[in-house]
Amino acid sequence: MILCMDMDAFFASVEQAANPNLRGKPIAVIGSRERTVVVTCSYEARALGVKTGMSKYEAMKVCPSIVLVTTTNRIYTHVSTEITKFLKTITPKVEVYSIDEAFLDIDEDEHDITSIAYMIKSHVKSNFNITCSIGVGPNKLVAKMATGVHKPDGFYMVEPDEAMEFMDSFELGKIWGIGRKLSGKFRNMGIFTTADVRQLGEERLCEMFGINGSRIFQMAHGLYSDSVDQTEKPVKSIGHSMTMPHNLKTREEAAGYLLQLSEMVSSRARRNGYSGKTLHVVIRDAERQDVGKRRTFGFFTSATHHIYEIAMSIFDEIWSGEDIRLLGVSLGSLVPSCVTLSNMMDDFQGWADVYDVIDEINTKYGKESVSFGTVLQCKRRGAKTISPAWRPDGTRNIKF
DNA sequence: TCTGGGGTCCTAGGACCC
DNA sequence: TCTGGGGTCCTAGGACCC
Repeated sequence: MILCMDMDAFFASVEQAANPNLRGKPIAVIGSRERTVVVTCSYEARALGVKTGMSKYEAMKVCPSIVLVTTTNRIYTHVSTEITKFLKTITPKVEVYSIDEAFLDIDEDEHDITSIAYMIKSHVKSNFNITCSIGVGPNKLVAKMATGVHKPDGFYMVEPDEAMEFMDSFELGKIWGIGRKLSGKFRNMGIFTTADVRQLGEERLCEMFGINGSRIFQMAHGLYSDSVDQTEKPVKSIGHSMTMPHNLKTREEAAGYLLQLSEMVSSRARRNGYSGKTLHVVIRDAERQDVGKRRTFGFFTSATHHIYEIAMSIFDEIWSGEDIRLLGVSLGSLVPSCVTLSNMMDDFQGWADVYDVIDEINTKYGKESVSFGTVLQCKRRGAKTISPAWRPDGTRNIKF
């Protein structure tokens, strides 16, 4: 059987555990920038209409008593890693799915799964003073759906022969893997539940959704073939993006932010020992339309000035002159690199040493202790408000 | 001054090669 | 007087997740 553990309102609960003044109150955890959204909110806030994804202002409007708290990633990461460590003492078959979710493959011949679930819940509660919900089922899909049934602080188990009927109890859009677009398509066809999906038949589903059709057909029977994957998968890309406090109008402003983003991306790559060969730049305009372009170059790098130069050249190709709401830079086609800049094409071959020293200073004295003048001179407060790390740990391998 | 940020995976078409 | 077939790599964009 598969056990899925999902922390309840994780970031908000951690904040409330750390600060007694926040307990029992409607709180929302938000980013530190001006244009930010609710990342998570306490159950008290949910009861008053606050939802994940709302803008800060919307949250204040629906709930004037809301207490806004900015993210403190280090504590979330710490709690998450400690919980993961504990789960691995139960079985090595643990898949860390996100910072606040994990799957465990439990052999029922050896363990009573219900007592394991309650043991996990009580460990989390007594060590961190937060709650989690646990779902159990014959596969990851059913276990995952079961976690939500009695949230928060819930437990729910689905026996294999109940799995199909259990799936029928959800709106399609609530099912893991069926998002807004897919459920919208189904709705337009008058299909609302997995029972309707089964009626439609596999052939028809495949005509509509290709290979995805078979998957959905399986899911509608409560079946799911992906097993718990405990391997640490290599990272595929490292990226950062930033919604600007005010829309940008000039190339010079954009250049400053692109340098900052390039530095964030490349220093993170260096810190984790990766170099990349493709760069993706995204521009979001005032109407929230995205334009992006990637480029593959003939060498691997994690040098800030390379990333920046390529980012600028891509930017110049795609920027139409519209106001800029967001800029993003992402490095892909990563390979592990011990010798960071081995393939550099500069005249000056000493850059590797320069970045080593910069990274060392910034590790010792804090991010952006040493940076480019362009980044530091602008009063757009660089490092302190750098993006909250959504997945700082686990299979994603990236450490903050 | 509504609507963040970090990812993965998939598809479809074009270029290029043998 | 006709333009196959298999493969890889690259790119843009979309869907989905937490």
